[in-house]
Amino acid sequence: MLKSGYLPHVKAWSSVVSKLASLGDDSPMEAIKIFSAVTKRVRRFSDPAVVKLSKPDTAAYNAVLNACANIGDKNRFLELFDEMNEFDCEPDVLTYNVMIKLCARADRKDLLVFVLERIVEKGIPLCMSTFQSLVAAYVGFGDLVTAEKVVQAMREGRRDLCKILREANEEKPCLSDTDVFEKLLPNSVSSRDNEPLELSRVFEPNSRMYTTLMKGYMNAGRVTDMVRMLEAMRHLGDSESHPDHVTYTTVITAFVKQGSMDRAREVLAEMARIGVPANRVTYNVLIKGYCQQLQIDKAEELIKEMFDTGIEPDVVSYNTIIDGCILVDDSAGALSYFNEMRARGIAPTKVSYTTLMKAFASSGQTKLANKVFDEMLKDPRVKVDLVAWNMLVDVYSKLGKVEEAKSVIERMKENGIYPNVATYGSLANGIALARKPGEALLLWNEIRQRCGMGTGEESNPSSGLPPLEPDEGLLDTLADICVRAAFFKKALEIVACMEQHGIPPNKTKFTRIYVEMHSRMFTSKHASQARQDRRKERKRAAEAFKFWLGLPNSYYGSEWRLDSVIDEEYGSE
DNA sequence: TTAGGGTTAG
Repeated sequence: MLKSGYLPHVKAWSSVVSKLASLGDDSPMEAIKIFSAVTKRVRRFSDPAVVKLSKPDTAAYNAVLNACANIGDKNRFLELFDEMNEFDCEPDVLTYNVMIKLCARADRKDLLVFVLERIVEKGIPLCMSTFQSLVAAYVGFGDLVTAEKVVQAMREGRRDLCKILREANEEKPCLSDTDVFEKLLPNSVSSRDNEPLELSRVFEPNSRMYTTLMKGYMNAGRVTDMVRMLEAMRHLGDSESHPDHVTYTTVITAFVKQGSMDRAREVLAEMARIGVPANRVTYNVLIKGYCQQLQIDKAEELIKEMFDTGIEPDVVSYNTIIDGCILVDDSAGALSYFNEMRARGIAPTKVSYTTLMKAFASSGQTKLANKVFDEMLKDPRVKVDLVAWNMLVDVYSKLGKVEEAKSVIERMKENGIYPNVATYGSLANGIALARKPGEALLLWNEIRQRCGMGTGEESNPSSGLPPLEPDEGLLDTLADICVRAAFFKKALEIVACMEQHGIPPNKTKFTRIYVEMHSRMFTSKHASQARQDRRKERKRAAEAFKFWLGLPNSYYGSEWRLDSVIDEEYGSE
């Protein structure tokens, strides 16, 4: 990659790092790798002139720290943050802005104020982005009250924002010695009894910040507050705070989410009237809205309107309308938009391929779906990801083709991609459809191990698969299959797993299945002794399951506890 | 180089 005796200028390589930092997939990981590779080379370099031009600067560190924040890797963040000294890089305000994002990703709302205080304490000049980052973080936490407090304080020109934010922390923050944040924000918590620092200067909120707050209202379903805010912004004195195309697009998004397409269109008209032009994103939001309403003709009209207005539809516009065609069972339409897109020279993304696969999956055309998948594999611009593999699993599962689905899962594992809860969910549905309860047992064994259940150990090193957080759909499907097949021992394991993960099992449904299918089980008096013995264990499991359901059972009135029987019956496996 | 808006997943 890099010739020996040569090192790229820091501006050159750090711009690559910064681009990769915020792209999707594993690109932040790539960014970190490139950063580490270059700094490693710089350390080995002797020519001071070259080193001076190539060594990382604060901007380069900010780029790689941003990558760490984006993937929530706080340990790596700390490591790189500490390393800044080595190259005489001082953290600047952007470094701390990225740290705000790290706190947000690491679910440490309590520490946001200390990042702000650290900036003030170190005498680093604040910038608007710090406040923008803070408001975005509080909005991300769903804490609109605090987000509003920040904006309000800024409007009032207050300098005691740190005090306000400290008071907004419901609980006392705590940092242990082992916490990386204790090292990133030294003495922050111990000094919290001191007077909070005052800001050196104040900033006015701008439309960007108001729009962030609006997004919070949207996420909370508070559309009325959004409209009120839009109205207020229009009447604000400074032009910096007036609603812009992003503000309007956010309002349109909220209406679209509500299904209020008429109101969304009114906003579009309003934008034209006041001379804030809609852009491609605005149109894409509206197209999505019509597709959700199954009004594909309206969505198509908007595509035409885009061309007329000189806004070329992009890959997102096409992906959206392709998905819309699927919603109305028009896989031919989906394909023709896919082809039109390519004819216009717009490169399909993995979303395009995956969506097209979905079209063929929903029309039962496995061969075509497979062909699309192969094309995606061949396309060098696209990296096949977990979602794409899951779609292929789903293609077969939807038709109950369990063997094929399983072999896709094997292939994905060979390609280094681990099945997730969606993969297993598809397969479980396929198993249910194919009525192959034996397969459900095999699947449950794999899932159980990844949930840290069964063996009593936290994880199992033998499978080599990472831990899995199961969800309701998956476990319910598996439990359903097991109850129908009278695999009560396994059914009890699964419902125990559900309870362990805070998922309430649907007892009513399982009771109904039990009563309809198995209430007459074990009632035959004519079986041989040998056969009755063989049944004994299954019968015990059935009794335990009935006990769990609350149906009359042989344990009633005894000192029996569910846990102890599960241990007794299944603990020794 | 951070921070506002859109698309894919059982």
